[in-house]
Amino acid sequence: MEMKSAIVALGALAQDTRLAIFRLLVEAGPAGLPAGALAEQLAVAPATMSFHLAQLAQAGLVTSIRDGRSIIYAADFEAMGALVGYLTENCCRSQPEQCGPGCLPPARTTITSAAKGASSHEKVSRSRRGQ
Amino acid sequence: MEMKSAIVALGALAQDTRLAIFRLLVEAGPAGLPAGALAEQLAVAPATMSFHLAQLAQAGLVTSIRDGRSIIYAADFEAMGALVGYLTENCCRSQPEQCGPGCLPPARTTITSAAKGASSHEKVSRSRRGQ
DNA sequence: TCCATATTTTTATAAATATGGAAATGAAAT
DNA sequence: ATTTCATTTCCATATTTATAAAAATATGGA
Repeated sequence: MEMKSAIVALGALAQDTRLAIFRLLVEAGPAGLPAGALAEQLAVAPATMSFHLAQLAQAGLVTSIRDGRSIIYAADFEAMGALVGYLTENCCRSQPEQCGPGCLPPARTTITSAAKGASSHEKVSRSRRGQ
Repeated sequence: MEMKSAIVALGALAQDTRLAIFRLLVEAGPAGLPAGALAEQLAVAPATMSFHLAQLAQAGLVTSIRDGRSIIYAADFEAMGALVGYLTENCCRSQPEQCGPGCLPPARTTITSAAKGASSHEKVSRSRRGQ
C-alpha cells in the first residue's frame, strides 16, 4: 500500500459515524449489512449514511453488493489488513521494541526498557496546546 | 485505546504533510528532529509546520522536548503501537484469517482462501462513485 | 404500467481544516 | 540590554467536510 491510499483509508476511518459503521461491518463479518440497517442502527439519515458508505467504498475499505432493493455492505478485511501493515511498517521501522503489543507479533515480551538515550535533552512534555 | 482517541490519531495521520512528518520522525528514531529541520525537509512554512506538529502532539503521536532554541519532536512509538492494536482488533475480530499479513502475526500462512460464502448475493462491485 | 421501497445524487449550508504572512514568545549570544 | 535565532500564536483566506432536505434512480410486486 502506498502513501496516497493509506491517507484516504485513514481519513475514511477518522470519523465517528464511519468508524462506527466499519465496526458494525467487522462484527457482521463477510455477510455484511444493508445500508438501511446501518442507517437505522446508527440513527443517521439515509442520505448521510450513503455519503459515509461512499467514502468508505472509495477508500476501498468496504464492498457493496446489491441484493434486491437493498445494497449490502461488507468490510474488506484484506484492505484493512493492508492498512494495518502500512502503519506497522511506518511505526516500527526504527524501534520495533517500543511499539508495544499489537504492532509487532507478541513474541519477545522481554523488553528491558533501557538503553535508548535521546541524545542530550531534558524537560519532556507530552503536548503543548491544551494540556 | 478507546474510540475517541483512535479517531483523533487517525485524523492526525490522514494528511499528506502530517503523515510525511511522522514518517520522518519514525526514521529519526527516539532522538527525533527539530521543528525547523522538518519544515525545511518538507518545504512548508514554519507556521504550517507548527500547526501540523501541534495536531500530532494533541493526538498523542509525538513528543516534544526543548533543546536550547530548538524544539525537538519525536515519534511516540508506544502510542502508535496502541493505534495499530486498536485497528487490529477492529479489523480481525470476526475474520482473523482474511486480514492478510500485518494484521495478525504471520504465523499461519496456510490460508486456503475458501469457505466464506456471503449469504446469497451476486454482482460484486468494489466502488460506486468515480470508478 | 403504476406503486411502494431502498438507496443514491443533487443542492445548499454550516462547520472544520489547511495555509502562510506578520507579530509575539522564549532562549541563547554578543 | 540588545540582538539573533527558532518556534509559536494571531489573523485572514481558501478549501474541504459533514449534514440533511428534496429530487432522482433502481428494484420488485400488484
